[in-house]
Amino acid sequence: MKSSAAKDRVAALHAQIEEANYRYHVLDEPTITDAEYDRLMRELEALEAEHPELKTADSPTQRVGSVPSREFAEVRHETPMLSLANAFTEGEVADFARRIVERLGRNATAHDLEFSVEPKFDGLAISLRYENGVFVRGATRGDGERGEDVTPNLRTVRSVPLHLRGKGWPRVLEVRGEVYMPRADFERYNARARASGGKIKALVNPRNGAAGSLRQLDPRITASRPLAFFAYALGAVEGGDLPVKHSAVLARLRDWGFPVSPLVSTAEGVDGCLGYYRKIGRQRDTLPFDIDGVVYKLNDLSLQRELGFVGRTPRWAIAHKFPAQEQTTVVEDIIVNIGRTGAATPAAKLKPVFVGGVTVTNATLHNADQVARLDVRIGDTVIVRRAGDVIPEVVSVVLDRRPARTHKWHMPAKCPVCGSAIVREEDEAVARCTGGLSCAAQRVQTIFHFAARRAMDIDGLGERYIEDLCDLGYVHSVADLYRLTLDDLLEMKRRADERDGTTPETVKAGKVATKWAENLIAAIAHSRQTTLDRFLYALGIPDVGEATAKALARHFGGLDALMRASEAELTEVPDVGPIMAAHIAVFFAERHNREAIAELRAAGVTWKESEPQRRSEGPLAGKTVVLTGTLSALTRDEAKDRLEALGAKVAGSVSKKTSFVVAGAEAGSKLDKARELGVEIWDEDRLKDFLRAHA
DNA sequence: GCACCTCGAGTTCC
DNA sequence: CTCGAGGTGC
Repeated sequence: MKSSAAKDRVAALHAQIEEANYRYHVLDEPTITDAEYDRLMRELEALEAEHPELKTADSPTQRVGSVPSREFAEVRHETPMLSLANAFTEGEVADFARRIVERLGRNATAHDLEFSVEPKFDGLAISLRYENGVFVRGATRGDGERGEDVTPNLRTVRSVPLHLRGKGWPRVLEVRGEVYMPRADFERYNARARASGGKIKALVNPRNGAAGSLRQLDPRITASRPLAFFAYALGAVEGGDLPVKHSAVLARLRDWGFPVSPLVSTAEGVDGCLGYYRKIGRQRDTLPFDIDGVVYKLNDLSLQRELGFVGRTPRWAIAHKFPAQEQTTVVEDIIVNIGRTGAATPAAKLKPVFVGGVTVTNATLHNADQVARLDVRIGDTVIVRRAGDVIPEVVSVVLDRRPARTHKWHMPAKCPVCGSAIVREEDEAVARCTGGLSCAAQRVQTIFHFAARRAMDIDGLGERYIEDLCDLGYVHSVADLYRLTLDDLLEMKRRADERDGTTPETVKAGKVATKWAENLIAAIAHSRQTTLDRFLYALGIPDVGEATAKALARHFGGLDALMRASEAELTEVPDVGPIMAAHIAVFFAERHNREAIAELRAAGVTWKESEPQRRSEGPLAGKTVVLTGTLSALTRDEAKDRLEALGAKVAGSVSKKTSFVVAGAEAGSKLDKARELGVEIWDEDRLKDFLRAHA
């Protein structure tokens, strides 16, 4: 291609690619396909290879891959980058507004001040400098006065514009904002890291991921990290007029091609701010990025100037923080819990710490490998997280704060409950207590499982009572439950209270105890009438959970046929392979299990047996359905039963094999996944219509 | 033999 | 929810 033609084409490609980036990353409305985008990039790269003189620093190809630098140059911020005061309570927000009113002195009140409100992104604050509309330099916040020049790294962030759009930008424009890592991208990155088998290191959390990525000396590494950017403020501005309100400044920034969060808004007075805080707080877990609070800024820029600063914090803005979802605390002990199957699971006993709205004292450590991986030791200071979910986990150890003379934790050789050996099979992650049902912990857990709602559904029989019943010798096996009398329970309760020294010998307490005992006896009696699949699940056969119990019940129709089945016959059941078949056969071959079953039947536990069903039938035969969100007319269990009655298989997670997803209110990640995979989605009305049509 | 999908089991707090 | 492991389809 002739040089002049090439020059035109390169310019056209620059424009096209930047437009595509803007549409995709800023407007979130892609206009061209990924393949087309790649084609444009490749064409540009080819032209630049042919005509090196056309390869400029602001070319989209230069977002990726310049050479590593030795260290970061220091950048002095012309206008310091602010830090915000924090408020943790509504009272502190009210105080903030009151101080503004007092200082402004006029007839303003805390109720009619207008605030620009926005989420507080949990990423890394940076400053971008544009001269004559071209991105020239980007820096980290540093101490607010001086930061580090990370320009090559910031170029790799697709939502950072290399050129400003539109017209009327100042000659010099500094834009402040946050570089962050979207949650989905963080998850995807970590999934890849885990799959790489240690070659790529997993990131601790999106914020560390963003900060670490920007501080890479080699921009090619930064380019491989999925970073994004939101603009939220201005720094130095020369040669240009700007709006008089912060919200209008943000709108202007959007026009110039900067991504501004769609969650930014304005609010009237303290009440408006607090309303915004609560609204964003409700959305927090479902947002595509992490936030740690919201920020209120007085919207009128002239009032901002009038109020000024205390030190480096403005009087006109405050960050209202959510309860932290990550905290540090101290590991006071590492204990081992024994599960129903004997699995020995280490758990960290923590110095109580307030995380994500609750006080956490325990965190599971999953297994010995996990403890070794994290190298958690008693006495360590650790980071504890209660992420979008509920269950606390130890994220990492703060090595700097490890006390002297700690030692590596090891799985104990003996069960802390029964003293039997703890054994870990080769290539298995779990270590198990070998005590079997002679281990009190396993016995309690077995009975607890038997009584569970999804098993025999004995209401009112909690773990605590099972422990007492076992400890005091009233119950040794599940069949013993059916021999309990009202007097047994009352006597047991009295002895347990005596033992604990907590005996409120009042008439009222006696009545409460009687009521509990009567209810429990009734619940046990009620559980005698059950279904075969519940009964099988309740038995706690290794590897047989709800789904497998259902499959077995359907396939064999009756218990005797199942107990007589050979391993080969068991393998014919859908989803049962040789390993599970062996576990099931061994279970039914053991004498104490056969005896327990006989005793249960003798105690009156019954169910309706049915014809063996080798293939499921019905309008939904062969369909796999996933339920998500909250349904209004049905409980999830009811919906599951009804769908299964029509031949569907109700699964727990969405995959491309899913036939359709039923999405109720506040459906979460499963719905997203379904959309991603193009799986059909039903709303509750459609489900209702279908169920009615096939009733 | 591998990749993917399910299922099972254990888990925290109120 | 998360991890590990069994089952199955390619």
